[in-house]
Amino acid sequence: MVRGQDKPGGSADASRRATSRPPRRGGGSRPTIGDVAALAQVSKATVSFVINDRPGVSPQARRRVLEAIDQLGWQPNAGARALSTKRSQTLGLVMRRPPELLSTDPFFPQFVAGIETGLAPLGYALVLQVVPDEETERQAYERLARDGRVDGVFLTDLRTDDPRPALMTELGISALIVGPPHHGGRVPALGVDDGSGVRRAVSHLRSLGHRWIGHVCGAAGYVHTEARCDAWRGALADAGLPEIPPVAADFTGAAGAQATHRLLDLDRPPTAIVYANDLMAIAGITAATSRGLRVPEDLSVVGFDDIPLADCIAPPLTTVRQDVLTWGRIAAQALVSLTEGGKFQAAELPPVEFVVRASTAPPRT
Amino acid sequence: MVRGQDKPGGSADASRRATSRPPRRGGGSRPTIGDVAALAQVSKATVSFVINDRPGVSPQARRRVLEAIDQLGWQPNAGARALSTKRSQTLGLVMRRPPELLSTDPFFPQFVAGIETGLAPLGYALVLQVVPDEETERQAYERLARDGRVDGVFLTDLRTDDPRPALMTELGISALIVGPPHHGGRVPALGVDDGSGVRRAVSHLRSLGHRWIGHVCGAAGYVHTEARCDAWRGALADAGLPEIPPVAADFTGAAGAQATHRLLDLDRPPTAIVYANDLMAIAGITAATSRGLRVPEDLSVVGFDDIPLADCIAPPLTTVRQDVLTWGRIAAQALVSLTEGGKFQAAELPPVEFVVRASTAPPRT
DNA sequence: CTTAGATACTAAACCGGTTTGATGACGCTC
DNA sequence: GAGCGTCATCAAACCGGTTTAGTATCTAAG
Repeated sequence: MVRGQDKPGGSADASRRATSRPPRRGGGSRPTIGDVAALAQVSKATVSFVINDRPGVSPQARRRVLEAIDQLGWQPNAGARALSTKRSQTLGLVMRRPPELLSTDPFFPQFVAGIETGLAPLGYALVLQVVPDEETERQAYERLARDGRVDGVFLTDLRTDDPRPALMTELGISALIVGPPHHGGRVPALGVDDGSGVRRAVSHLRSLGHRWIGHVCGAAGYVHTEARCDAWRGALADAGLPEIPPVAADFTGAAGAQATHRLLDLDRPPTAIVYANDLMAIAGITAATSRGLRVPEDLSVVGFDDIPLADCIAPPLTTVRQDVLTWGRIAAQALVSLTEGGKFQAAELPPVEFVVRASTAPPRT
Repeated sequence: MVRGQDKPGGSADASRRATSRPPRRGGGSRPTIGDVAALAQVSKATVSFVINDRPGVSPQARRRVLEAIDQLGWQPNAGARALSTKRSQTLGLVMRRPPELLSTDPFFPQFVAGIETGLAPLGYALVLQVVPDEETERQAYERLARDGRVDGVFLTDLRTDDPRPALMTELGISALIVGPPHHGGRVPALGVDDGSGVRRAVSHLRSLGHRWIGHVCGAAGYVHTEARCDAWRGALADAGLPEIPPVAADFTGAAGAQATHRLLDLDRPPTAIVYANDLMAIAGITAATSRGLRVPEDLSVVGFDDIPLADCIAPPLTTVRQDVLTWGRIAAQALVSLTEGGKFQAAELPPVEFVVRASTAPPRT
């Protein structure tokens, strides 16, 4: 069987490459399934059967094939395989976030790492896009979907009137919402129970004796902000506490400080404030301190996220910790099983953890 | 001239397509180049020529093709194209980082966002892997390279005895080091001048009157830590200042606090400390404050990174800001031009910016 | 001694693009 | 009008896998 590989062509491209062509192995070009088949003295089909664990291969042939694979260091070409199977074994994650806000967010890196730990054992890869605005975002999804680069995508930071769930069903691509479910409801969602973190915070403060608690929530228009605000109202109601209207902020330190001043300027300022993230909480502590208040003696502060810095400041921040890594891992597994035609089963996420440190204390009497 | 396109073979393929031909669109399956060709009444080759801007297509044919593409909403399949061209139009980024450390690092998200802004206009995608240890890391690179998923990779967090540059040349895959160059020198590197940030910090402190300055550097074994420590010594020497041996820490808050105590425990403690990142600097401020020192009156502190929180704490942190976003964008462009056979030209990165806030002041006399 | 059914294996088609060598039409010169 | 170069076009090969339909061999049943 002749296995000559020289392509006939002589274009500019070919000549550029041709310089390193002769050596063949060890050089640039990798072995193909044909090379393995030739070495093992079987057909390409048999090699394919072996690596895909299909029946109908004798033990001897299987052994020869495996030896040949090992000897050549062959690995199937992902693109060729994807072309045949119409499955790219790749998932997509598109983040729409102003780049400067990206680094404030402890969620993103952790979640990506979690996805990876879930994907790697399954042989899947993750392609990532970060886009600045809605228009680019739509294009990114359309491109990923239409050029067949991904089998499914994660949807994060869903907005209340988000067009993406509809777009995904229109493009016929499987998707998984990361966070509270979208009210449309056609796309499955996987998120921790936002309520429980808020409830834990409220009950902690209430048990310390607080009765008048403020809330700085996240940017309006996001599903998770709405969900958490609702949870907040519910928790207050359940605890029989009066409600101070939550102040919206956009997750940045500056906004957190401003919101804090707004709350402390009230005729009757709260004795404790719960923030939608740690960054705003820390900015809030600084803001309160600058007004001559002491934390936690004059004002108790609760954050959300448990960023590494929460433990490094004075006072150390009482906060709500989510196991984002596990969340990402489970989300990855869920989306894979979704794209592989399996059903989506709502897996159990680890519950949030309430970390009590020194930024909360009983209110002054 | 006959323009009928039916291929001669009455194969299963032709008949399968024939059945679903009339409605065709709307179902799950996307249009192919063949559909476009049929609709435009040209051959697949002509369509290919049109979308790749190759000469030899009449204006009429080009117009018909473009109309057909538009009408079908066709987009070339990335995998098929990659198979033919042997170029996946995809780059890889592997981060080896304990997941819990990932979220402390402002570099990662910003850099990824920067890469994206550079890659998107070129039609490239980014596949990401986060791995926990060295063994997994090697496997990740080998897999990416051998299954042809990526055309090139970024190497970050290079260690002094890092095996990756050698591995990359062995695998024959283009790579770009992000950060100071590796001493081996075969793989191109792109990084900001670490020295200049350190020098700016030293000269700022010196002009305030400090003469006895400590340094908390990053984890040992990393090329960028070494580079920065060298720069540190050089800057002190240039300024004619005596050197306190730098204390190594691992970029976490706990390590930063511990290193701070070590420096302050010296017989003659420094009047100012420069940290390798903001997280350690902030932990350092807290540590110093807990010892009864006031910042900046008793101790000046300089950070590195300018994380969003640097501005939200008391006192606001004087620090060194790098334009990581632009760095990522330029790195992306450089790696693309590298993989496309072009030369690597060391592009100019934006210089670091020294941000003076309130954590530095003249020393007590 | 057929005949039927497994089993091991392969040639060839196929996935959806790119690239090449060939062909036919056209305009130009001599 | 023969000869020649350009230009637009296309059929077919190719990239590296998967999958199907079919063949050869062997065994067990009728």
